[in-house]
Amino acid sequence: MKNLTDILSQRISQAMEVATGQNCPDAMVTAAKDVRFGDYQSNGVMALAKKLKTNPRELAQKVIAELQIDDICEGPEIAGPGFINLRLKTDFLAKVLLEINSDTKRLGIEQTEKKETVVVDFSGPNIAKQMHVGHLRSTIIGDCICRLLKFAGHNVIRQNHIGDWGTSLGKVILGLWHMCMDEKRHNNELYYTKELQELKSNIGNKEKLEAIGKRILKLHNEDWLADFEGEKGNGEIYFLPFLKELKGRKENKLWDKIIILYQYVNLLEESVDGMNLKTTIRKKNDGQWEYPQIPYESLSRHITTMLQEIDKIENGQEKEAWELITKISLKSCETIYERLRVNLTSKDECGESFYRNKLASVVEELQDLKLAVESDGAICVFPDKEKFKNKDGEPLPFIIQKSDGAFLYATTDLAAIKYRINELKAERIIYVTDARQKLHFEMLFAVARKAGWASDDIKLEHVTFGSVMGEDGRPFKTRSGENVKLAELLDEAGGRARSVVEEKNPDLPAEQKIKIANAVGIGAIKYADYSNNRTSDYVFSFDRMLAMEGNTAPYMQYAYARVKSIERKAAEKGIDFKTERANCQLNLSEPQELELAKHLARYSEAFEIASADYKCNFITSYLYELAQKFSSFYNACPVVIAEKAQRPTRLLLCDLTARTIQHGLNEFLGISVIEKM
RNA sequence: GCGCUCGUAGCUCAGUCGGAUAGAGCGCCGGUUUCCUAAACCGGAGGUCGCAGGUUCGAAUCCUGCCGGGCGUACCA
Repeated sequence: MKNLTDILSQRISQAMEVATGQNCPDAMVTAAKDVRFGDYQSNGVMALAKKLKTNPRELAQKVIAELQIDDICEGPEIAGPGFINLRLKTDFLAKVLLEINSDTKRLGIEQTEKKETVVVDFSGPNIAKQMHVGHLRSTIIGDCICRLLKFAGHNVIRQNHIGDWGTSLGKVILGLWHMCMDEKRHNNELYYTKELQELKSNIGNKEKLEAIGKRILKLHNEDWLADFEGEKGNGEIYFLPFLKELKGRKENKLWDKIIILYQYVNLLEESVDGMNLKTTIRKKNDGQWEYPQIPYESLSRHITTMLQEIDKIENGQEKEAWELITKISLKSCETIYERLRVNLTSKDECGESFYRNKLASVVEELQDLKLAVESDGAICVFPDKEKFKNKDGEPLPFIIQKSDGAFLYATTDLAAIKYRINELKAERIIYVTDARQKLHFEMLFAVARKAGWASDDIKLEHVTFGSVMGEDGRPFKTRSGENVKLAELLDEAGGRARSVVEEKNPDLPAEQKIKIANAVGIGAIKYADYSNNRTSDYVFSFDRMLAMEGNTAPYMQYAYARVKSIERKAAEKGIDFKTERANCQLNLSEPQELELAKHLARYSEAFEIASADYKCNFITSYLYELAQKFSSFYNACPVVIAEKAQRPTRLLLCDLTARTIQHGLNEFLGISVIEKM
């Protein structure tokens, strides 16, 4: 069914058309800004009067004269410069509400008329790192967008563009090698953990760092030279067998180690940068092995280069290590997704590595099209020399191949656009990333259009969001300045919610307490994020998001739990509330009943605004107002002990409120409701 | 330098794309419990919408300038 704004718009627009002869003027109907103006207001007459250069109040009179709306509203009123104020008739409202009530699956929300195939690119964690608070917004906002579009009837394809191919992978592979040498040659003494500590505590102390760097390098070179059989550096003795062995180990333990190893390699390379320490690598050139020396700090980058040619047989070590790391890391991401109730699984994963064999041809095609040129040794496209400029006012390049031959995320993103349009048949592609990447996407889209890979009827959208800040107003970090791990954040929210449950409802069984704490804690984090305007930064505060007062998940969940409590009470008293509700002829009389009923009838309006601009906060605002109106109603209108004439109506209002809250939280935001809290 | 973005109550934030007297929550002040979960409800105080111009019946919203914060601006993602 159409929502009330649309129905009213249509009627008024028609009247405007008859009154002026204009073609389909916009009636601009919105919910009234103030209760004194009625329920809905139309602002369209004033805009039309301006266009026709006529008096808006007189025009409003003419429009009203043509307006046939007495089946829906009390006589419309003209106010101010030319507003048309509308007040719903109670019996019409009742009729609408009963229709919504019987529409159990959709609660009055219509399907779209223009169904599209939409690819949504979101989350995109890096394989080498734990998911941290920086991944939160893309992950949950992306999920909400998918849920909204899916419900609207679109064919939604989720794409988790994971970072499984970049320089950080080279670092983790090198880290695993250190772990191998530690276990196989150095009695499992965790030397890298010790070295990491020492490097950390000597940051800035160049002499000390140089000594440590030299010590590590010496050990490193000895280990590397010891690990071959036949061809030098082939890893036959230690590394390859070690990788096979790791596959049988416990994944989460291994993952914890990988985190440390990554930090170790990262800090080590940072520390020895510019110290002129050299290490030997192996490299195949025209079928012949060569053993050049390279700076120690660029060893992981060299491994990354080998990774780019992972399908060559001589890079078997890298391939094994890469597969192992990817598997373990994704497992840890999936655990987070499950906890967050984000619908991302292995079937949605389509990371950088997926495009690895498509990158060279992206560059070649752009060169053939004469769009890509060489500049300072790199292959670049200059999509719009007037629009995109660098610091010196010169044209800004979109670099698709570095001077060392490596491809970049720009290249991968281009390959992904082609794949999504040609193979996935995308008609709309949505990228959910933070606002800092705006320029990148503007250039990306420009290049894709220029190359003719994305025709004008394909929508390319960059959906941005702001940063998560700490209570000090600076980017949200731990006290020591590290990114806050998502897993720890969820743990803490659950823990805090748990202690509230212990305090408020100590007699519940432990299992149920855990369930409640999870729903409340994780719901609170998600809800707090969704309830802010997507594009602005917001301040992360456990105290605020877990508060029962205000626009929070617990407040909403509480309203739901109250309805369920009423139903339990009714059942105790032997009231057959299901039957009573089912046969209900609505009798809306109390102001709180009317307010609640009117708001319930507006669910689809909130949905439409939210999905049109990917504004999750319109869903939360709507739900919050609903819960507020329900709470007022709850306070003023007893249900179980109500008169026979009132009880069915109130039971129905309760039930529809609960179902709407449940639907909004569960279906669109992935937040669970609970029966008791 | 240039580009993007933000500046709304003491604090945290809305504001449906130009509409009526700018809204919530927290905090503050006051009230409500023999009755369905008071983790609640009801009422009150509190704003020159960064500043200055402009566009028009009408501006927090659009335009211009200025002030202040954030981000981006060639081989990271």
